[in-house]
Amino acid sequence: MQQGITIGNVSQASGVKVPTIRYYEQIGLLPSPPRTEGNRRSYDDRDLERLTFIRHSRELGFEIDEIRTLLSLQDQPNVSCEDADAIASRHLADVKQKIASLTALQHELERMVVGCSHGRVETCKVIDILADHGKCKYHGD
Amino acid sequence: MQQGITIGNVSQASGVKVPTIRYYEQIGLLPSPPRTEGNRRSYDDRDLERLTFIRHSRELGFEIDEIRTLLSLQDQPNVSCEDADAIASRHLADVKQKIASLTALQHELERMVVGCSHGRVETCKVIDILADHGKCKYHGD
DNA sequence: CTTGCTCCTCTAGTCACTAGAGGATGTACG
DNA sequence: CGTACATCCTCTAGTGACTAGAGGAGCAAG
Repeated sequence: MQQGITIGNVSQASGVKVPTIRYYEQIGLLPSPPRTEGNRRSYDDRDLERLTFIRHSRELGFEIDEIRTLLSLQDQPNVSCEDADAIASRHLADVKQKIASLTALQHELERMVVGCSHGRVETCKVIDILADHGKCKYHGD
Repeated sequence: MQQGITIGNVSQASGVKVPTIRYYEQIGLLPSPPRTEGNRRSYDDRDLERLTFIRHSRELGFEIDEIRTLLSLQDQPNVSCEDADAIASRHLADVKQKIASLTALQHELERMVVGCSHGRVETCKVIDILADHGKCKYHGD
């Protein structure tokens, strides 16, 4: 159990930027670590794990509040994991929805770029399609 | 060319919320319309078109600044559409990247939810996978 | 001992809105 | 003509998740 890791090192090791770590402390997502004599934050391996967990969750698109729940679950392993499951499932549905939307959007953009006459704006499909929603097949969020 | 449309009606017709329309005016994305005697904003069909263009572009994920460029292009049809093409192409690349990331994420979440033992947190894959980045195949944006 | 890096706190800015207060105006109905 | 009530007005402040910058203190190497 390594102790006394500087914020710079824990940042490097976790992949979370230094100001972001301080921000997480400020909003109570990461506990305030002890300080050295010179008032520097002094982290240990548990903090590093927690930060890695947070970064990974953020990358996967979970919101801070969801991560808060996930972290509190992690802290008490004897509890049912129904909540974690629910959060992940809801998120999965969101992600599927987003993929569907983006795929439609991709086709739309491809249609635009291919349709662009590479000439004057007058005849450019990109502008055209954006101006007239009716010509567009994309209707999701 | 209909004139004297209220903000509420232009909002309904364009699908852009009233406060958002005022916000667009504030940031100079939509020109300030004339006012009635009672100081109400009075829009016309051009404004409605412009708002529809903006909403559609936003739905497709373009940023305000990109829309600004697109709109200024739209205003001068004699200019080459290279810029519009470039914006759309760059955006298309982004979208493809996002789809790839989200698809990886989808698999990851499916793995989580399926792997969830529906029991205690101790043995729950959702928490497990989030805690240990090494077990994860997802490494995108 | 000095150079230069890392760290500290604090405030303010980002993006694209959204919410709410407090007040004026316009319209439909009796 | 009066009165509800919807819609409008301006203005300020809040959101989420950071990011940037000012101004200063501590620390390690040469």
